Amino acid sequence: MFVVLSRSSASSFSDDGTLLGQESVDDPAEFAAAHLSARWVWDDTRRWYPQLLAAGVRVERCVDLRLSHAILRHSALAADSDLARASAGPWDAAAEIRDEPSSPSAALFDLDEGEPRMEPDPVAEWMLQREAVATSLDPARLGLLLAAESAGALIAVEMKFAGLPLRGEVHEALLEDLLGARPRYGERPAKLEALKQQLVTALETEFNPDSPAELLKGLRRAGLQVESTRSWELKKIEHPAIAPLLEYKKLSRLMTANGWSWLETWVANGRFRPEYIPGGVVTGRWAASGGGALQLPKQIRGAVIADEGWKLVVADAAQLEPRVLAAMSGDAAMAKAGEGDMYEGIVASGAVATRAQAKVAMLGAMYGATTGDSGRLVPALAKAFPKAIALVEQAARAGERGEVVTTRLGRSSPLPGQQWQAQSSIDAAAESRARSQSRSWGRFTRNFIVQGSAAEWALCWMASLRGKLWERTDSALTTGPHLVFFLHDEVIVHTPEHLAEQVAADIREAAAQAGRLLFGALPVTFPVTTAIVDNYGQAK
DNA sequence: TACCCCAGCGCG
DNA sequence: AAAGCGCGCTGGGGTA
Repeated sequence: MFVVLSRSSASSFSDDGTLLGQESVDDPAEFAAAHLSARWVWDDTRRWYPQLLAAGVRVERCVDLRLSHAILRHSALAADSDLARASAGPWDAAAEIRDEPSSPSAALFDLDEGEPRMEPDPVAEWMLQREAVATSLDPARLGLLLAAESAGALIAVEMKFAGLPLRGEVHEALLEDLLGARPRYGERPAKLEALKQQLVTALETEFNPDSPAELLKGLRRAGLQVESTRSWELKKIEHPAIAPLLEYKKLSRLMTANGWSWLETWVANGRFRPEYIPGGVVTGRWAASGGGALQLPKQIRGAVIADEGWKLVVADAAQLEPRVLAAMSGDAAMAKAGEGDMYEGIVASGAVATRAQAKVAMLGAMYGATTGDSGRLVPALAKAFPKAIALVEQAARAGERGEVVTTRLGRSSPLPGQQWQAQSSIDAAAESRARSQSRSWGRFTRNFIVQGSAAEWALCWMASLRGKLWERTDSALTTGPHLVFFLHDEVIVHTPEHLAEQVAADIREAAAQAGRLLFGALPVTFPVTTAIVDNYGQAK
């Protein structure tokens, strides 16, 4: 049974979409607790689920209309649906509505004030979405994508609710060890100050190393030919100032991004609770906001520590994107290379000589490298794995022509922006600019199909895992094993110690299931490394 | 003061 | 054995 929740009422529908009844709802959590087996349909999981979790109510499945709408609006598989052909309305992002000032529905909303004047109708929207999926070119794939996306929305709220266990005193000890004692406001900790003095001495000129402009001038005054102050450029230079400078940059970065003020701002009561944003990236990857959750540096992962009597199960999908490419393209040779470590398999195929070469060559193929070692190795890869490389090449050419490309389950790329549109001018500089922009968009679409399909695999992996963990928990979310972190191809489960081995098995089994969901019986494997540890720093 | 952009770097 | 893809965040430095 589906239950569509709106502002103050709930409408029940049978699985085939027949209206069963409607009733008013005063307390959503209480109502949800009385209908635990329902599949919830709501405008936005972030709006409803936090209060349910706070009241101790977990939801097994939902339809997130906002996220589903965003996918269906752009999917090439549903391009002929009423939903896709309608002008922008309340279910579209505000920016899209602004782009169409003539749209009649836009007039209903006072965009500058933020809140819509009229509540969008979730029942009508849900019906439109069901119709769009049913009449699409591939209802099974698109349906799976929407289910996975919605499961992701539940997981994102649950992860924020549970929080990532992080011990503040351990984090502070790590900082003190690397930087020195916490400085007063506006001052540098001892180790940073000492490095700065070394720099000033070596370059024989006083400057503020935190200012890229001043640093550049300082380096040039000392006679160093540099175009920027990027670390990778500095590494090529031999000069006594370079080593302390690189060290300074590394430590300075740690302090500003994940130092004492980060700890105070984002960690409370032993938990780091960032906001996860499913579908926040065009490709379908998650984004996050608040504390840079998806950039947690390796330096401080040792402060992510399981509770007493609990363990962290850290799992990583090995070479996920190349494997997804092999499966999408049906490249049997590449699938075979992935039977074990995929990069070793590529070496064994004879395409390249070393594992390191295999890795940069694969990255180059998926990102569109044209120069350097990476670019030079791609042709060898194309010879060994013609179907896989042809797929990304096709995606690149389509993007260069301004066309849309689509992931395995049906998420389509946006159209290139206005700056991309072919310029009317015939002067050579404009021609060259247009060509460069079209190539750039081609690199984006090339990567889109791989990164986006890998994101779909990861969503299916997590959704499947969530179901397995659910079965191991008899009551509240955080009394049993639960997801606490997700990083594109990596998850962390916080679990009571006695269940850790079983959780690791769940994770591996969920990975196999995700592969079958996306690619059926194809002989492409998705191995996952699992580590049962006390702290995140011990993994890998 | 409030904002915006850039350079740079963390993660995958 | 890269400088090709996707993000978020910070401090510096500029403008209004």
